Amino acid sequence: MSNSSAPNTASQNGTPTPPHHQLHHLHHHHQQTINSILNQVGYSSNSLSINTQAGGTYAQPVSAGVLASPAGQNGPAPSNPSTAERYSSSETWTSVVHSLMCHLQSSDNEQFAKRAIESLAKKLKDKPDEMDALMNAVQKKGQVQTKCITIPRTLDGRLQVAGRKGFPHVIYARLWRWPDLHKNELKHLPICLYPFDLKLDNVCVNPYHYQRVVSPGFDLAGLTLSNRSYNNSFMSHSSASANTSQMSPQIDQANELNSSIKMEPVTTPASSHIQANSAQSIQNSSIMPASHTSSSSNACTPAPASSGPIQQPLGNNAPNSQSYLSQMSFSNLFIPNSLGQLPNQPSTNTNHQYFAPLNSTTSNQSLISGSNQHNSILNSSQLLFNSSPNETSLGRNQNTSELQLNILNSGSNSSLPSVNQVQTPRRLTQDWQGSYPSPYSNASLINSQPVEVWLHEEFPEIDLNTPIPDYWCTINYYEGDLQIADIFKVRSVYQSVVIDGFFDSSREDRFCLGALTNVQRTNASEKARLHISKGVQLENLPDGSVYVRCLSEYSLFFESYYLDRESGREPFDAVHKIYPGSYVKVFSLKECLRCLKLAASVEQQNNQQSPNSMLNNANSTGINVDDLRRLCRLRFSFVKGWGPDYPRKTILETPCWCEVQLNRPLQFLDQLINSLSLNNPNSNAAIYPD
Amino acid sequence: MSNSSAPNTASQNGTPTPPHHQLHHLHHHHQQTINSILNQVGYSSNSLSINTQAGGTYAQPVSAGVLASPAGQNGPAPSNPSTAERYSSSETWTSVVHSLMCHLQSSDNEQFAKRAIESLAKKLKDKPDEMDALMNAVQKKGQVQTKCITIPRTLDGRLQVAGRKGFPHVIYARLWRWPDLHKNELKHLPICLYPFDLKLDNVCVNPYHYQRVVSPGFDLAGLTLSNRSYNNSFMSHSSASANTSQMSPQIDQANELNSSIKMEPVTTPASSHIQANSAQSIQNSSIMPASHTSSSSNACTPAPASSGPIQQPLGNNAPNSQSYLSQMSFSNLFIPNSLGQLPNQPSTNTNHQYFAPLNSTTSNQSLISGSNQHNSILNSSQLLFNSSPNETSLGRNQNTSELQLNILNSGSNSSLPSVNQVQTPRRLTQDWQGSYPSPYSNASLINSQPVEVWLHEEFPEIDLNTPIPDYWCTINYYEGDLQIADIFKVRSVYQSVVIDGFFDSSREDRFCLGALTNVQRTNASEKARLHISKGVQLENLPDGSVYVRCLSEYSLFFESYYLDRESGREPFDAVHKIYPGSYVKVFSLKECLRCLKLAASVEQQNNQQSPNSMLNNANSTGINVDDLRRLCRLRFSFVKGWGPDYPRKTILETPCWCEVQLNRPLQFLDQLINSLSLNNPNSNAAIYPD
DNA sequence: ATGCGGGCGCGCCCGCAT
DNA sequence: ATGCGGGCGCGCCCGCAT
Ligand SMILES: [Zn+2]
Ligand SMILES: [Zn+2]
Repeated sequence: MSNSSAPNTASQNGTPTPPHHQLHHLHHHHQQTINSILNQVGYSSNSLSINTQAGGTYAQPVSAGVLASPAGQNGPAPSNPSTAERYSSSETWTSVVHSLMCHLQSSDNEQFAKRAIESLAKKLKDKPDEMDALMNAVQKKGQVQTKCITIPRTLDGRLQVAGRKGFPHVIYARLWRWPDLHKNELKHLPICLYPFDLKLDNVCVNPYHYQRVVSPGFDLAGLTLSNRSYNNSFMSHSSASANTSQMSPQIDQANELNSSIKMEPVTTPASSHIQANSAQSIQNSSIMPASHTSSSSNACTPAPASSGPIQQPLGNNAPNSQSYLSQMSFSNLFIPNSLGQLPNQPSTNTNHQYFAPLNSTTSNQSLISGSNQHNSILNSSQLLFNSSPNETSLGRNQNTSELQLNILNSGSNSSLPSVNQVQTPRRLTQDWQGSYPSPYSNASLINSQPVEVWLHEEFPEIDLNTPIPDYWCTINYYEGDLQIADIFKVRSVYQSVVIDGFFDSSREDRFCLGALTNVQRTNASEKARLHISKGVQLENLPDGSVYVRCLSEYSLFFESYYLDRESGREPFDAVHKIYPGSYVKVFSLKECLRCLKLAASVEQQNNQQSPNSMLNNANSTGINVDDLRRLCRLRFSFVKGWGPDYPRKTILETPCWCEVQLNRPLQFLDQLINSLSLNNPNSNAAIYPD
Repeated sequence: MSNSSAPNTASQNGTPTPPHHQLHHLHHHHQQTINSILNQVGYSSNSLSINTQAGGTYAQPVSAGVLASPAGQNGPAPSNPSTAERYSSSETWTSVVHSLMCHLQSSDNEQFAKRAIESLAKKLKDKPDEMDALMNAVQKKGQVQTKCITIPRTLDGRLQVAGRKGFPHVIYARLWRWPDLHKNELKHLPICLYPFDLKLDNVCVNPYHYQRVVSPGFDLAGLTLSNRSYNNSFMSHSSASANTSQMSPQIDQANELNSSIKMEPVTTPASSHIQANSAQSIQNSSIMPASHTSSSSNACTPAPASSGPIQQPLGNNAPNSQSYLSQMSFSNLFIPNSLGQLPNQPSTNTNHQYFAPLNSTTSNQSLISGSNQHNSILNSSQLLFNSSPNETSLGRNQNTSELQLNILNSGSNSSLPSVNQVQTPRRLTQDWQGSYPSPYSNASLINSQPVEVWLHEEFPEIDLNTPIPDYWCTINYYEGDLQIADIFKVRSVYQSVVIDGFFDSSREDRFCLGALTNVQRTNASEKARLHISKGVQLENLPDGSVYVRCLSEYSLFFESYYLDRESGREPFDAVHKIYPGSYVKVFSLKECLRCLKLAASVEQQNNQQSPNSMLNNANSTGINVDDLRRLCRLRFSFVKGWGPDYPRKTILETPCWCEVQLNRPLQFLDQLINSLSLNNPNSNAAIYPD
């Protein structure tokens, strides 16, 4: 093997390439093919980050230096022939293949992956610009826009690699983005000039020119409904046999490069091997619009306690960082303009009611406390409140939430209506079809810091030693206003949970509603439940965000504060219709924590300023907490919508729906309130009787 | 399997098709493919002999009725839809495939064969004339001339069947003619318009448009010289591993249809499944020229003792049946015109000499006697005589044989010079290149009867219970006039023997001359021996005929009475040059026996008519027998020729040559002479002293 | 009808031997 | 150089499901 002794001349900018992690599997049996390819290709490029270390499992090389350093900024080290120009063309080509191998999202089927990459690299050998684009797209995980990477289209569109056939864009998207991708889950983005579906002579296989949508009929759990179209030989065996884990993205840990499956959902924040310092560099680089950096524009961002480039004086940013939460949670507690800087806030206090249909115990000492959270979660799940929409007022100014607040939309997805367009007439139901946020939105970069980093920096009051809750969420199922069955808790070891209409009660990561009985079940519920089918998948990402995948053939209707904000809607103003196959982020832990923290600080400030405020003389304890809890939950209805656009005006009228309590933000809320209570003994006793 | 219940509607002429022999292996796993093909093809033909009985090992259906009956002569049976027209096209196509399967020469690799046949049949489905030709060629084993059967040529000429590649004409010739055929052993015949070697757009795959020549470098014994080009995956395993037997044709026995390997050399007489009665039919059919039936034209055919259609009064046929032998063997014993009817017989008694260079013991009690033949063969092999050519006379009238006789050539191959052309000037050396007799000559039909049949009918004096000799031949090797080493005997279990220039002394079916030493070896012998190389193969067919295959890169020079007669030459007049790769029949047991018998009968007649004839007062006993023995032997020289066209005038001057005694005719000669001796005690005592 | 998965051969390509 | 054997992908084709 001639390349096993090749020097480690990977990174062109002189940054030494760290050695690979331990080599696992040696693949010799296709060496002849590779050598023969070496004799054929003549590709060369000087703008690629390559790694010539051959053989073994393709561990992910640290590419931070590449990301941080603009191309050509640093010359090659004089004594080390590290530039691509110095390679013979075959060596360059081999290095390209190896580098592309290093970014595989699954360690399964490496031989197939290698063949696929070799096939592609061979086709691109005379198109160095597209080879550059491929290297850039793969190495930077789509964080920079790249041009189309095209190969000739075959007559039936299928590419054959290692004896197996598949659509080329799907094959390569599997390699570098979604190992569990299925055949009909890709939709091309507008920037793509040669999308597969257009059936042009050339097909773009740039994985970042496609977005993932879940095809209808996909049996996520792989249990009850098998569909032959998903017995896909391209998927690795472990992926195909472990659907539960395969759908769960997992951030690569630098020390766990060889762990079983590394996946990346479409909107997963950049994984940790993009180091914190490189993320800092990204913030200052030209490819990052300054308005999208976390330091400048995130909603609910008070002055962070920690210093650093993202730190910003509260005073200077007060108008823009005016917290949604600060207006919302306490609008019924504080007098208007209590914060003074709220611009043009309509003080439309609508009638509202709190709803606790079930054994409505009022408070708990602790919402979440270590591993003893079971009861507190159980109890907190019953501390429900619901906005009662005015069923006769359908206009945009007659929103049904009790909270009429302005929204800071500087952090909203720019492709979505901003607060400046709030006057534009629109349907009250917000549609979500496809995958959001788009990989080309900058949302994926905002949270590019590891969760520990921003948690520590932004929320120093959170004890990082606090264990993650044993259960990351708690699910209640309702038909109308009636809770059906007990709550369903999902352990944190399960990164996703499926709620569907089937009958399997044996799994802890699957809540099958089909088996639940209700002697009072209405015909509407009966009918709607038939359409739950594959239901919904909720993914709990390591950064605390939650993604929803609609697996049913019918849409889901969501209540989500995060989506409200993302779509420029006022809090709890909109009903979010998530179409079949769509994959949508519905919760952001960071955003939630910011709001919680801001609300707490505002309350604390108010308490200090006016001890006789409503917080103290409120006739009900825990109400404020319930408001905050609302930020920590998700609600969704299967099949049937509600709100102004539908006959049903509240989710309580829908035939089958769920409420999902998210325990991680509740844990933080617990800590936060406890800290507040300690600081404000006046209210502490009332809220949390000892 | 839909066709397993299809009616047995094979033979179109109404002759009921006998049931297949026991079914061995059922092949279900490609039924889908077949069915799908059935949906595609639309071939139909009304001139094919087909058999719809499907499944199982493809036993050979009896096709006598087809052969005997001209197409269209008999209408279809009214109640039985037996004509091809009545088949649906797919049924017809399936039947064609099945029929072609029934003529496979090897039971190995039936799955491959089926795929190959299906591939071919598919390509011919729109060319019914070529499909007819294929069916005719295969069913009649090339005994009728057929047109080219073409398929499109691929770019590199190779056809792929069942994942394996090969030249198409080789593939199909293997199926139906030579299972052991190698890649470069085929030469096309002049009648072929699309031979493979011409690289036309279409390639003829008619197996009978090619003749087999042995490629140089072929290691027949598969022992000392391995050549990678013969690790041919197309060859069946048993064929590839048993070269000794693979080169040996074997006539199918009606009761042994499923015996291991059934092969057919290019000139093997039709096998026994063409039954005797069908052979009778053939004699009367239009496709059989009457002049070639055994009853009318065979040389050395006296009035057979048995009655039947081939029986013919001796008197009527005397001029034509005038035996070569009768003129030859006894020309020096009897006075000319002793038989009276010899027309225009030149009584040119040339000077002749008997040559017995080695321990020339004169006579034996028995030439061959059961299993105690060893000594008799040994002794008989030393009863050599040789014609001493007049070394100064080279003209055609100055032939070197002591026997100047006319030849009855009515049985000669019509494509060869007949006795009527004997006046035409010609070289004395007769060239043989390719395979003879040609499959298109009618020679192969002459001996279409099983050996037992014609032996019993023509030679009732032969005790059929006499065991076949343990050794079918005995080989002496000479350099010049010097015998080298002991005789080499070949057991009858070996159907062929190779005589080559190598050094393997471990085998009983391989006579390696390279290891033999001769202290008096001449330079000429030294040089010539270097060119023996792969030497010669002698095949002993079940009908007693002997074929020669020149494996050396240099020609062989043969003395063969059979070839003399076949080429229209006078007995022992010609030297037959057999070129490298050629495959030539050099001995016919039936012809030999006829001559022997005629000579004996003539002698017996002479003895009765003139007891004082030369037979009795001959000064040498056993000479007559040696003359007869000459008919039972072969002589050939490696590399160097002799005769008028060469410096060496007799084979005794050639540097390395062999004499092969054929024990089966010698056995008959023994019986014959014994019977003569019993009938003629006058001569008996003299020839065979008790 | 249409799509999908898959079987398989020819074309292309490669390594090897000579 | 040339031939040979063989690997493998696209085109073709097929069965099956819907
Ligand atoms: Zn593109
Ligand atoms: Zn031909």
